[in-house]
Amino acid sequence: MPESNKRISQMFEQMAFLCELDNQNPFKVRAYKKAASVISMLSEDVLDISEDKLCEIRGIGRGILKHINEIKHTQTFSEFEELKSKYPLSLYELLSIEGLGSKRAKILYEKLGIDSIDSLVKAAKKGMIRNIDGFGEKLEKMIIESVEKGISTKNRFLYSFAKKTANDIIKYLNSCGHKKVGYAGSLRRCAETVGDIDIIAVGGGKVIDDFLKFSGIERVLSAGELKSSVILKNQMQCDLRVFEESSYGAALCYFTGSKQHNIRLRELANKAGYLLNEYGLFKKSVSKEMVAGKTEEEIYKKLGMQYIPPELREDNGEIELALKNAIPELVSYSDINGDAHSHTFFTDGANSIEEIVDHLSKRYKWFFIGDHSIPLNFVNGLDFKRYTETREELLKLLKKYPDINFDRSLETEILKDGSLPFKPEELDKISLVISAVHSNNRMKRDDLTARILKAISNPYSDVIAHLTGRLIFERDEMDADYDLIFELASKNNTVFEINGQPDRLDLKDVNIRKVKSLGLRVILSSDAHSIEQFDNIEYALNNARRAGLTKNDIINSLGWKELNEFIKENRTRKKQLQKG
DNA sequence: GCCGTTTTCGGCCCGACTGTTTTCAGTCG
Repeated sequence: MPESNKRISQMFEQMAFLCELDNQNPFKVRAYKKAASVISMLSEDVLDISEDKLCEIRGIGRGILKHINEIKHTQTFSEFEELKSKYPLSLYELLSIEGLGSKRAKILYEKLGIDSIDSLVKAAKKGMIRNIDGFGEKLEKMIIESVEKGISTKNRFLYSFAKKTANDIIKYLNSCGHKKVGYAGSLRRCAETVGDIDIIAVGGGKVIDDFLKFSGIERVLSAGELKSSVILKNQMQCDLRVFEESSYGAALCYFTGSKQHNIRLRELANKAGYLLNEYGLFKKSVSKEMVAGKTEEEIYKKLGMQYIPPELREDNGEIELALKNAIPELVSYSDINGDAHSHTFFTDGANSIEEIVDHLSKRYKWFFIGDHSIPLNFVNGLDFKRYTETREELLKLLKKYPDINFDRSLETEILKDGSLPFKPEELDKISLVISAVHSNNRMKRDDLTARILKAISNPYSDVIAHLTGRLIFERDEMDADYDLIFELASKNNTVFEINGQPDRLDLKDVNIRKVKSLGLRVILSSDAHSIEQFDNIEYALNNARRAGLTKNDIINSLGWKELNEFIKENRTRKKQLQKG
């Protein structure tokens, strides 16, 4: 995400909070939150988008536009500054504590002058919170505990981690005899990070009873007849809701969200004379007759729209598409004929070429097995000689697998000056060149941009891998001019990778949308460093689906012959482009 | 604040659980 989008999105998020403190119209609060959300989903820098284009974005109107224009010139906007002088912005951090919202934050500020988590904990430890009207001992205790244990409502976890956790819980509930159990929430939408796990189950109170006996629970936040929330030992929050079978689809839909998507659905329901909630779709007439609820499909159908896959439910244009029956057939696992990016024990992988071939031959129609290149000495990167030798070793196995096609790829380091560490005549003999930056990624923006542009122009850069270099929770995207990079990529017909390493997921969804809008194709990669990690391709697929890609947008769907022709043609085209 | 095939004004999604209550506000999703 462009740096300014991140900043402005947060500004509107905080503005929403300050408006809440100031008892302003709740719908104004909602509008600011919506604006924050849409800006965070833009791939282009919001400050570079024309006014006309901005106004076309749902959720941005005259007011927000005015603010953005002001931010352009002054880095902030006057109404924000006015409210900041009225309430300390640091109160915002109190929201990260379970049980504290804007109302209680305001009371704490007005009664005790609390304006930060620090001063909050001090007051709680002195027993000053319990005496305020509406507060009590329990809340006071919870505040101290949350802070000391580092539990935050804003904590997020990698998708892969959340999915494993959810599957453990579902497996446990299944073993208790509850068969209809599934996860919803951002996990089902395949978001790259997940805040908490939402489990939906069919059955009565017995499900809740069994759930509370799950060995992975650290502490119970709430436990009613229909709903329970717990903190797990791995610090994730998990919410369980139980429903009748007839409501399962409505519940799944409701708890899958996103919140913005739900709001739109319920608005549409209202206009059509229905009421939509987690129990079903009901006629608003006196009869309150239920018209859908058992499956999600029937709810979307009754609302006059196409079924929307969970990955697209972000109120990011998918509702308009579904109403026009124009949701594309998203790429699926069965469209993936092969994987091209992995590592063997010749560099930093765990397995031998034979082991990998044995595994992948059962899985795909074709594949490339890769490794790192020089000058990455710390992983024993391959020079041209070792590449050639190991390639020959690999190709010898071809006769053992007559029905499978495979070859050797190389993840080639993009050097500081943007060149690749091999001569053109050597690159010409490398079957698939995957160019990537691994070192010196803190260069000055202009230098880094020039470096990547040069790599893209190289006729032998068949794929650009993990373009932005981000590591979720650890490292932001490298600072480069991505608009410029995508522009040149468009001319070069560049193939970008969607890297499936759980903490990379690079490109991310907004960038993939951008790449698709330019008519470019991508490749999904596991970037596996061991046999187990070939499953990472699922995470790359998630991002592709979230960006609305179809089978034709990925080169993994090509046949072996088509793929190799595509690579060859692309090299030839780029060589001509360079000459011209 | 946003939005519009009933509207440029007057709408704007819905329900469960908790804590501190004695009928409900606040929070959460």
